[in-house]
Amino acid sequence: MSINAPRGTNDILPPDSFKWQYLEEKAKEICRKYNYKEIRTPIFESTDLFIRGIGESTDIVEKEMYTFEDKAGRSITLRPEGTAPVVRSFIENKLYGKALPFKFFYSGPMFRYERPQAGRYRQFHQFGVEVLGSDNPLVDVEIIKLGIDFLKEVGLSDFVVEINSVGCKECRPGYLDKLRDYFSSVDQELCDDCKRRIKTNPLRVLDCKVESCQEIISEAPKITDNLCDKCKDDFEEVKSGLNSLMIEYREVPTLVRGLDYYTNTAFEIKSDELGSQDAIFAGGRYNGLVKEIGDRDIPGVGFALGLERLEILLEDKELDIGSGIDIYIVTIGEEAERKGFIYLNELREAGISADKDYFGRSVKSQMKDADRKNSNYTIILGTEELESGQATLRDMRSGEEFSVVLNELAEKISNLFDN
RNA sequence: GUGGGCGUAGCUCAGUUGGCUAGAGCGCGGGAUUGUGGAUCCCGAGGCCGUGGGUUCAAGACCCAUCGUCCACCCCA
Repeated sequence: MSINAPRGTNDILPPDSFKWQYLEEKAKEICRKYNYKEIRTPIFESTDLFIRGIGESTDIVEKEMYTFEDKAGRSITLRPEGTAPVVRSFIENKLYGKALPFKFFYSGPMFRYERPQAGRYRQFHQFGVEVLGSDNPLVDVEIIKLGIDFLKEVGLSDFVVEINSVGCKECRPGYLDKLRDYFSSVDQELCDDCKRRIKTNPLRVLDCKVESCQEIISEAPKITDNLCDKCKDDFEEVKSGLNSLMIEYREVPTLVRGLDYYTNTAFEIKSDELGSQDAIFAGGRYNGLVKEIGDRDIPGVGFALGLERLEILLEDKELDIGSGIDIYIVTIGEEAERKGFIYLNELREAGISADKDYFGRSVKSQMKDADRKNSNYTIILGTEELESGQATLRDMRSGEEFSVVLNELAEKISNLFDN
């Protein structure tokens, strides 16, 4: 039996790898415009970082982490998300001493031990941004806009923006009590999962998908009616900021976040073409996290975008990814192959992407190969060409042919692509 | 962790109530055109029918297990 890639992991092969490069380049380009700088943190971290940062009772920590002991007996975890490591790095490198806010972006693999499903993998890739050091609601708006710009840049337009506020340390506990009281008074009518959630995480009841729960949920107290003055003002400012940038959004009072550290703004950008995992990117404010991991009260906000999910949405769209080559050298006979190999090298040194056959195939097959490799031009080298020093260059799109002097080949091809 | 669908050629899939040397299309290699891709035609290569066990005179098909995959739940990007 041969060995397969572990469950829930994927090889990214050509031509898909070109798509990935394209997406990563576009993300970097947008971040440069917004003045967000790249941060690269380790793929694995101390397990404690995630327990403290994400929350002990969350599903991620309870059952989804790839955790193991290293040879010295330390508990290590493959990062399941990007925010906690960025915050750890921010504190460890004492970046709070520099000019704030710090604006980061990252892109890389994350790991969660879950059953694979549409748009969900055990190793998956996120592009994310984090802003540390400002609690200005306009920053919330800025990152939402950054994410939307990215989606539009890569050709997506079919998505909706949903926002909510989940309050802060001051106003959320009171709201949770209200919510718990309300659900407890009607718990007979709720599904079994929701009965359990009343105790573990009453906010979660709000986005239960069971139909019989919907009516009860619609009558539940709304967080937005129970925010403290500061949170209320901030939420209003987020909305007016979105309006000022002409970003359409929907207020969704039942939108909550699974991770403990979120405060205030929560948002999700969804597509209805993704099946059950419909969020392309999601995030929010986490004003309590830095204090949780370090000891300083520094506000933060960020989002994470699932690159595999974006990939799914872009599957049918034609992207300008250009995986072809400039020229393919067809050779006939051993002497021509040796010479062709040298010309090939010259072309490459001149910055031209070029290739040839390495199977000694027939001319017809080599032409076919050039076609498959999506070559713009082919040139044929046989004994005649070597003797005369001239060969025929064929434009594979138009079928047009013209004669070139072999010694001027690289120069000639360069000129063709300058036009 | 729970539930359901599916595993046959590189890919997409046929294969009847169990019964001949397991098929097609696409792709791949060669040729028709002794040196020109895409169209057409001809020829060819390529299969432990996911794996292990069981039922049977006989299993690609039926049963059990297992692995993988897809989808859904939980939860999440």
